[in-house]
Amino acid sequence: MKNSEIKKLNLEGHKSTRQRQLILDVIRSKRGIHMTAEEIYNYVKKKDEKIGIATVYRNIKILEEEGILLKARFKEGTTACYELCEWSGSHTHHHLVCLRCGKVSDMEQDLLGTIEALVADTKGFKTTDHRLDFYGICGECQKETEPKG
Amino acid sequence: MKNSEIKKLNLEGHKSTRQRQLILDVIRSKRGIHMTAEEIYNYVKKKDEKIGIATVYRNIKILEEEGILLKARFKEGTTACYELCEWSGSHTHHHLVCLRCGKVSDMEQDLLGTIEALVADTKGFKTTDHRLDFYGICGECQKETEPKG
DNA sequence: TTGATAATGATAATGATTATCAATGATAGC
DNA sequence: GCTATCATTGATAATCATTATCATTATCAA
Ligand SMILES: [Zn+2]
Ligand SMILES: [Zn+2]
Ligand SMILES: [Zn+2]
Ligand SMILES: [Zn+2]
Repeated sequence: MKNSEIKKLNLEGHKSTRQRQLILDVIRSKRGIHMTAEEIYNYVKKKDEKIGIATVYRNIKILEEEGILLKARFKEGTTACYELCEWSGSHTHHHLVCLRCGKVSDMEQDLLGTIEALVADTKGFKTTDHRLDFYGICGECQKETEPKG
Repeated sequence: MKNSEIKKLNLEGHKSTRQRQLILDVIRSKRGIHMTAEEIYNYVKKKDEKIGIATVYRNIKILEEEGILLKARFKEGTTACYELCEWSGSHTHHHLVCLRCGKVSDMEQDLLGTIEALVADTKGFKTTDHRLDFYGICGECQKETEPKG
Protein backbone atom coordinates (compact mmCIF):
# COMPACT_ATOMS: atom_id res chain seq x y z
CA MET A 1 0.00 0.00 0.00
CA LYS A 2 1.53 3.24 -1.16
CA ASN A 3 1.38 6.58 0.59
CA SER A 4 -0.68 8.07 -2.20
CA GLU A 5 -3.32 5.41 -1.75
CA ILE A 6 -3.58 6.04 1.95
CA LYS A 7 -3.62 9.77 1.45
CA LYS A 8 -6.70 9.84 -0.71
CA LEU A 9 -8.51 7.38 1.52
CA ASN A 10 -11.82 8.97 2.34
CA LEU A 11 -12.87 5.90 4.17
CA GLU A 12 -15.86 4.73 2.22
CA GLY A 13 -18.84 6.55 3.61
CA HIS A 14 -16.96 8.55 6.21
CA LYS A 15 -16.53 12.29 6.01
CA SER A 16 -13.12 13.85 5.75
CA THR A 17 -12.49 15.87 8.87
CA ARG A 18 -9.44 17.71 10.08
CA GLN A 19 -9.19 15.45 13.13
CA ARG A 20 -9.46 12.27 11.09
CA GLN A 21 -6.78 13.47 8.70
CA LEU A 22 -4.44 14.38 11.57
CA ILE A 23 -4.84 10.95 13.11
CA LEU A 24 -4.08 9.31 9.78
CA ASP A 25 -1.05 11.56 9.37
CA VAL A 26 0.37 10.47 12.73
CA ILE A 27 -0.15 6.82 11.99
CA ARG A 28 1.41 7.09 8.55
CA SER A 29 4.42 8.88 9.99
CA LYS A 30 5.05 6.14 12.54
CA ARG A 31 5.55 3.07 10.39
CA GLY A 32 6.73 0.05 12.29
CA ILE A 33 5.85 1.68 15.62
CA HIS A 34 3.25 0.13 17.88
CA MET A 35 1.38 2.95 19.62
CA THR A 36 -1.32 3.05 22.25
CA ALA A 37 -4.43 5.17 21.73
CA GLU A 38 -3.11 7.65 24.25
CA GLU A 39 0.21 7.93 22.45
CA ILE A 40 -1.59 8.64 19.19
CA TYR A 41 -3.73 11.17 21.06
CA ASN A 42 -0.64 12.94 22.38
CA TYR A 43 0.95 13.14 18.95
CA VAL A 44 -2.23 14.50 17.37
CA LYS A 45 -2.62 17.01 20.18
CA LYS A 46 0.58 18.71 19.04
CA LYS A 47 -1.27 19.68 15.86
CA ASP A 48 -4.69 20.21 17.40
CA GLU A 49 -4.71 21.17 21.05
CA LYS A 50 -8.50 20.88 21.26
CA ILE A 51 -8.98 17.33 20.02
CA GLY A 52 -10.71 14.97 22.45
CA ILE A 53 -9.50 11.47 23.19
CA ALA A 54 -12.92 10.05 22.34
CA THR A 55 -12.40 11.26 18.79
CA VAL A 56 -9.12 9.39 18.65
CA TYR A 57 -10.75 6.20 19.90
CA ARG A 58 -13.62 6.56 17.45
CA ASN A 59 -11.33 7.02 14.48
CA ILE A 60 -8.95 4.28 15.53
CA LYS A 61 -11.92 1.94 15.55
CA ILE A 62 -13.01 3.00 12.08
CA LEU A 63 -9.48 2.65 10.74
CA GLU A 64 -9.26 -0.81 12.24
CA GLU A 65 -12.56 -1.84 10.70
CA GLU A 66 -11.37 -0.55 7.34
CA GLY A 67 -8.25 -2.71 7.62
CA ILE A 68 -5.90 0.28 7.82
CA LEU A 69 -4.92 -0.24 11.45
CA LEU A 70 -3.85 -3.42 13.18
CA LYS A 71 -4.69 -3.74 16.86
CA ALA A 72 -2.76 -5.97 19.25
CA ARG A 73 -2.09 -6.40 22.95
CA PHE A 74 1.29 -7.94 23.65
CA LYS A 75 1.00 -8.55 27.36
CA GLU A 76 -2.00 -9.06 29.60
CA GLY A 77 -2.78 -6.02 31.65
CA THR A 78 -1.21 -3.59 29.19
CA THR A 79 -3.17 -1.34 26.89
CA ALA A 80 -3.80 -2.14 23.25
CA CYS A 81 -1.36 -1.06 20.54
CA TYR A 82 -2.03 0.02 16.98
CA GLU A 83 0.10 0.11 13.88
CA LEU A 84 -0.34 0.79 10.19
CA CYS A 85 -1.46 -2.42 8.52
CA GLU A 86 0.83 -2.56 5.52
CA TRP A 87 0.37 -6.15 4.55
CA SER A 88 -3.37 -6.12 4.07
CA GLY A 89 -4.77 -9.18 2.38
CA SER A 90 -2.19 -11.58 3.69
CA HIS A 91 -1.94 -12.99 7.18
CA THR A 92 -1.11 -10.90 10.21
CA HIS A 93 2.64 -10.58 10.69
CA HIS A 94 4.48 -11.95 13.70
CA HIS A 95 5.95 -9.99 16.57
CA LEU A 96 9.09 -10.18 18.65
CA VAL A 97 8.37 -8.84 22.13
CA CYS A 98 11.36 -8.09 24.34
CA LEU A 99 10.57 -8.88 27.96
CA ARG A 100 13.34 -6.63 29.20
CA CYS A 101 12.98 -3.32 27.31
CA GLY A 102 9.44 -3.82 26.04
CA LYS A 103 10.34 -3.18 22.41
CA VAL A 104 8.08 -4.84 19.85
CA SER A 105 9.42 -5.51 16.39
CA ASP A 106 7.81 -6.96 13.29
CA MET A 107 8.82 -10.04 11.38
CA GLU A 108 8.41 -10.13 7.62
CA GLN A 109 8.36 -13.87 7.02
CA ASP A 110 5.27 -15.94 7.70
CA LEU A 111 6.61 -19.51 7.59
CA LEU A 112 3.47 -21.04 9.08
CA GLY A 113 2.22 -22.68 5.90
CA THR A 114 3.45 -26.13 6.89
CA ILE A 115 1.90 -25.96 10.35
CA GLU A 116 -1.40 -24.69 8.98
CA ALA A 117 -1.49 -27.49 6.46
CA LEU A 118 -0.92 -29.96 9.28
CA VAL A 119 -3.66 -28.36 11.36
CA ALA A 120 -6.02 -28.69 8.42
CA ASP A 121 -5.07 -32.34 7.84
CA THR A 122 -5.07 -33.60 11.41
CA LYS A 123 -7.73 -31.41 13.03
CA GLY A 124 -9.89 -30.47 10.07
CA PHE A 125 -9.45 -26.84 11.10
CA LYS A 126 -9.46 -24.31 8.28
CA THR A 127 -7.20 -21.41 9.24
CA THR A 128 -8.02 -17.94 7.94
CA ASP A 129 -5.62 -15.93 10.08
CA HIS A 130 -3.23 -16.35 12.97
CA ARG A 131 -1.31 -14.58 15.66
CA LEU A 132 2.25 -15.41 16.59
CA ASP A 133 4.21 -13.55 19.25
CA PHE A 134 7.70 -14.50 20.32
CA TYR A 135 8.62 -13.44 23.84
CA GLY A 136 12.24 -13.18 24.81
CA ILE A 137 15.26 -10.90 24.88
CA CYS A 138 16.14 -8.67 21.96
CA GLY A 139 19.63 -8.34 20.51
CA GLU A 140 20.35 -4.99 22.18
CA CYS A 141 19.33 -6.21 25.63
CA GLN A 142 21.51 -9.29 25.24
CA LYS A 143 24.54 -7.11 24.51
CA GLU A 144 23.94 -5.06 27.63
CA THR A 145 24.27 -8.05 29.94
CA GLU A 146 27.18 -9.63 28.12
CA PRO A 147 30.62 -9.07 29.63
CA LYS A 148 32.63 -6.52 27.65
CA GLY A 149 35.67 -7.62 25.69
CA MET B 1 1.90 -33.12 36.18
CA LYS B 2 -0.10 -35.86 37.86
CA ASN B 3 -3.33 -35.46 39.76
CA SER B 4 -1.69 -36.47 42.99
CA GLU B 5 0.85 -33.70 42.66
CA ILE B 6 -1.80 -31.10 42.12
CA LYS B 7 -3.94 -32.45 44.94
CA LYS B 8 -1.36 -32.02 47.62
CA LEU B 9 -0.36 -28.60 46.37
CA ASN B 10 -0.51 -26.31 49.32
CA LEU B 11 0.84 -23.52 47.24
CA GLU B 12 4.11 -22.70 48.91
CA GLY B 13 3.31 -20.27 51.68
CA HIS B 14 -0.41 -20.13 51.07
CA LYS B 15 -2.90 -21.51 53.52
CA SER B 16 -5.25 -24.28 52.57
CA THR B 17 -8.77 -22.94 52.65
CA ARG B 18 -12.05 -24.52 51.66
CA GLN B 19 -12.58 -21.90 48.95
CA ARG B 20 -9.10 -22.36 47.48
CA GLN B 21 -9.55 -26.11 47.38
CA LEU B 22 -12.94 -25.81 45.68
CA ILE B 23 -11.49 -23.57 43.00
CA LEU B 24 -8.66 -26.03 42.40
CA ASP B 25 -11.19 -28.87 42.22
CA VAL B 26 -13.18 -27.11 39.52
CA ILE B 27 -10.09 -26.37 37.47
CA ARG B 28 -8.81 -29.92 37.77
CA SER B 29 -12.18 -31.28 36.71
CA LYS B 30 -12.24 -29.17 33.55
CA ARG B 31 -9.12 -30.25 31.72
CA GLY B 32 -8.85 -28.89 28.22
CA ILE B 33 -11.60 -26.35 28.90
CA HIS B 34 -10.87 -22.65 28.71
CA MET B 35 -12.98 -20.91 31.36
CA THR B 36 -13.51 -17.27 32.29
CA ALA B 37 -13.24 -16.19 35.91
CA GLU B 38 -16.99 -15.87 36.06
CA GLU B 39 -17.48 -19.40 34.75
CA ILE B 40 -15.14 -20.73 37.41
CA TYR B 41 -17.05 -18.65 39.95
CA ASN B 42 -20.36 -20.15 38.87
CA TYR B 43 -19.04 -23.71 39.09
CA VAL B 44 -17.58 -23.11 42.56
CA LYS B 45 -20.79 -21.49 43.70
CA LYS B 46 -22.58 -24.81 43.27
CA LYS B 47 -20.46 -26.13 46.12
CA ASP B 48 -20.28 -22.94 48.17
CA GLU B 49 -23.17 -20.57 47.71
CA LYS B 50 -21.48 -17.88 49.80
CA ILE B 51 -18.17 -17.57 47.97
CA GLY B 52 -17.39 -14.10 46.60
CA ILE B 53 -16.08 -13.46 43.10
CA ALA B 54 -13.15 -11.50 44.52
CA THR B 55 -11.95 -14.70 46.17
CA VAL B 56 -12.06 -16.44 42.81
CA TYR B 57 -10.04 -13.67 41.17
CA ARG B 58 -7.52 -13.66 44.01
CA ASN B 59 -6.96 -17.40 43.82
CA ILE B 60 -6.84 -17.49 40.06
CA LYS B 61 -4.03 -14.96 40.25
CA ILE B 62 -2.11 -17.03 42.79
CA LEU B 63 -2.57 -20.17 40.72
CA GLU B 64 -1.34 -18.36 37.65
CA GLU B 65 1.73 -17.07 39.48
CA GLU B 66 2.45 -20.60 40.70
CA GLY B 67 2.34 -21.87 37.11
CA ILE B 68 -0.75 -23.97 37.70
CA LEU B 69 -3.07 -21.89 35.58
CA LEU B 70 -2.55 -20.52 32.10
CA LYS B 71 -4.27 -17.26 31.24
CA ALA B 72 -5.16 -16.23 27.70
CA ARG B 73 -7.44 -13.89 25.81
CA PHE B 74 -8.34 -15.17 22.39
CA LYS B 75 -10.11 -12.15 20.98
CA GLU B 76 -9.85 -8.48 21.81
CA GLY B 77 -12.79 -7.29 23.83
CA THR B 78 -13.54 -10.69 25.33
CA THR B 79 -12.73 -11.66 28.91
CA ALA B 80 -9.66 -13.66 29.84
CA CYS B 81 -9.75 -17.46 29.92
CA TYR B 82 -7.96 -19.86 32.23
CA GLU B 83 -7.00 -23.48 31.91
CA LEU B 84 -4.96 -26.03 33.83
CA CYS B 85 -1.33 -25.68 32.77
CA GLU B 86 -0.38 -29.28 32.15
CA TRP B 87 2.75 -28.78 30.14
CA SER B 88 4.64 -26.69 32.62
CA GLY B 89 8.31 -26.19 31.84
CA SER B 90 7.93 -26.32 28.08
CA HIS B 91 6.55 -23.60 25.84
CA THR B 92 2.94 -22.52 25.88
CA HIS B 93 0.80 -24.67 23.62
CA HIS B 94 -1.00 -23.34 20.57
CA HIS B 95 -4.70 -22.73 20.19
CA LEU B 96 -7.26 -23.21 17.44
CA VAL B 97 -9.99 -20.60 17.80
CA CYS B 98 -13.17 -21.11 15.81
CA LEU B 99 -14.56 -17.79 14.62
CA ARG B 100 -18.01 -19.28 14.13
CA CYS B 101 -18.80 -21.25 17.30
CA GLY B 102 -16.14 -19.75 19.54
CA LYS B 103 -14.69 -23.11 20.54
CA VAL B 104 -11.02 -23.07 21.55
CA SER B 105 -9.01 -26.26 21.29
CA ASP B 106 -5.44 -27.06 22.19
CA MET B 107 -2.68 -28.30 19.93
CA GLU B 108 -0.11 -30.72 21.28
CA GLN B 109 2.70 -30.16 18.80
CA ASP B 110 4.98 -27.15 19.03
CA LEU B 111 6.75 -27.17 15.65
CA LEU B 112 8.19 -23.67 16.05
CA GLY B 113 11.78 -24.74 16.60
CA THR B 114 12.85 -23.93 13.07
CA ILE B 115 11.27 -20.49 13.10
CA GLU B 116 12.75 -19.68 16.49
CA ALA B 117 16.18 -20.70 15.28
CA LEU B 118 15.75 -18.40 12.30
CA VAL B 119 14.63 -15.57 14.55
CA ALA B 120 17.72 -16.06 16.66
CA ASP B 121 20.03 -16.16 13.63
CA THR B 122 18.61 -13.27 11.63
CA LYS B 123 17.35 -10.95 14.37
CA GLY B 124 19.53 -11.93 17.30
CA PHE B 125 16.36 -12.38 19.32
CA LYS B 126 16.49 -15.06 22.01
CA THR B 127 13.02 -16.58 22.39
CA THR B 128 11.94 -17.87 25.79
CA ASP B 129 8.25 -18.39 25.11
CA HIS B 130 5.68 -17.76 22.43
CA ARG B 131 2.04 -17.53 21.69
CA LEU B 132 0.41 -18.94 18.59
CA ASP B 133 -3.32 -18.77 17.89
CA PHE B 134 -4.92 -20.00 14.70
CA TYR B 135 -8.20 -18.32 13.82
CA GLY B 136 -10.55 -20.03 11.44
CA ILE B 137 -13.41 -22.51 11.17
CA CYS B 138 -13.41 -25.76 13.10
CA GLY B 139 -14.26 -29.15 11.62
CA GLU B 140 -17.77 -29.25 13.06
CA CYS B 141 -18.70 -25.82 11.78
CA GLN B 142 -17.42 -26.70 8.32
CA LYS B 143 -19.70 -29.74 8.21
CA GLU B 144 -22.70 -27.62 9.12
CA THR B 145 -22.36 -25.41 6.08
CA GLU B 146 -21.45 -28.19 3.65
CA PRO B 147 -24.25 -29.44 1.43
CA LYS B 148 -25.57 -32.83 2.59
CA GLY B 149 -24.91 -35.86 0.46
C1' DT C 1 -26.84 28.56 0.80
C1' DT C 2 -29.03 25.16 2.89
C1' DG C 3 -30.60 20.90 4.90
C1' DA C 4 -29.49 16.34 6.22
C1' DT C 5 -26.65 13.96 8.84
C1' DA C 6 -22.01 12.54 10.35
C1' DA C 7 -18.48 14.00 13.55
C1' DT C 8 -16.81 16.25 17.54
C1' DG C 9 -15.74 17.24 22.54
C1' DA C 10 -17.13 16.89 27.12
C1' DT C 11 -18.42 13.85 30.14
C1' DA C 12 -21.04 9.92 32.05
C1' DA C 13 -21.29 5.01 31.82
C1' DT C 14 -19.42 0.42 31.41
C1' DG C 15 -17.30 -3.73 32.84
C1' DA C 16 -13.57 -6.60 34.09
C1' DT C 17 -10.35 -6.67 37.47
C1' DT C 18 -8.08 -4.85 41.93
C1' DA C 19 -7.79 -2.65 46.29
C1' DT C 20 -9.66 -1.84 50.84
C1' DC C 21 -11.03 -3.27 55.25
C1' DA C 22 -13.38 -5.30 59.06
C1' DA C 23 -14.47 -9.97 60.26
C1' DT C 24 -13.19 -14.75 60.00
C1' DG C 25 -10.26 -18.83 59.59
C1' DA C 26 -5.90 -21.54 59.54
C1' DT C 27 -1.94 -22.99 61.82
C1' DA C 28 2.21 -23.14 64.66
C1' DG C 29 3.70 -23.02 69.39
C1' DC C 30 2.49 -23.76 73.85
C1' DG D 1 -6.99 -27.99 73.04
C1' DC D 2 -6.14 -22.97 73.38
C1' DT D 3 -4.24 -18.71 71.68
C1' DA D 4 -1.87 -15.41 69.08
C1' DT D 5 -0.61 -14.24 64.57
C1' DC D 6 -1.38 -13.24 60.31
C1' DA D 7 -3.39 -14.84 55.81
C1' DT D 8 -7.90 -15.07 53.78
C1' DT D 9 -12.50 -13.96 52.98
C1' DG D 10 -16.74 -11.35 51.44
C1' DA D 11 -18.69 -7.08 50.54
C1' DT D 12 -18.00 -3.30 48.24
C1' DA D 13 -15.52 0.78 46.51
C1' DA D 14 -12.04 2.05 43.28
C1' DT D 15 -9.59 1.71 38.91
C1' DC D 16 -8.94 2.42 34.24
C1' DA D 17 -9.24 1.66 29.33
C1' DT D 18 -12.75 1.98 26.31
C1' DT D 19 -17.75 3.25 24.82
C1' DA D 20 -22.01 5.58 24.90
C1' DT D 21 -24.58 9.80 25.23
C1' DC D 22 -25.85 14.19 23.71
C1' DA D 23 -25.85 18.93 22.55
C1' DT D 24 -23.17 21.50 19.31
C1' DT D 25 -20.57 21.96 15.08
C1' DA D 26 -18.74 20.65 10.55
C1' DT D 27 -19.09 18.36 6.07
C1' DC D 28 -20.98 17.95 1.66
C1' DA D 29 -24.41 16.96 -1.94
C1' DA D 30 -28.01 19.34 -4.04
ZN1 LIG E 1 15.13 -5.45 24.63
ZN1 LIG F 1 3.54 -5.14 14.09
ZN1 LIG G 1 -16.69 -24.03 15.25
ZN1 LIG H 1 -5.21 -24.23 25.93
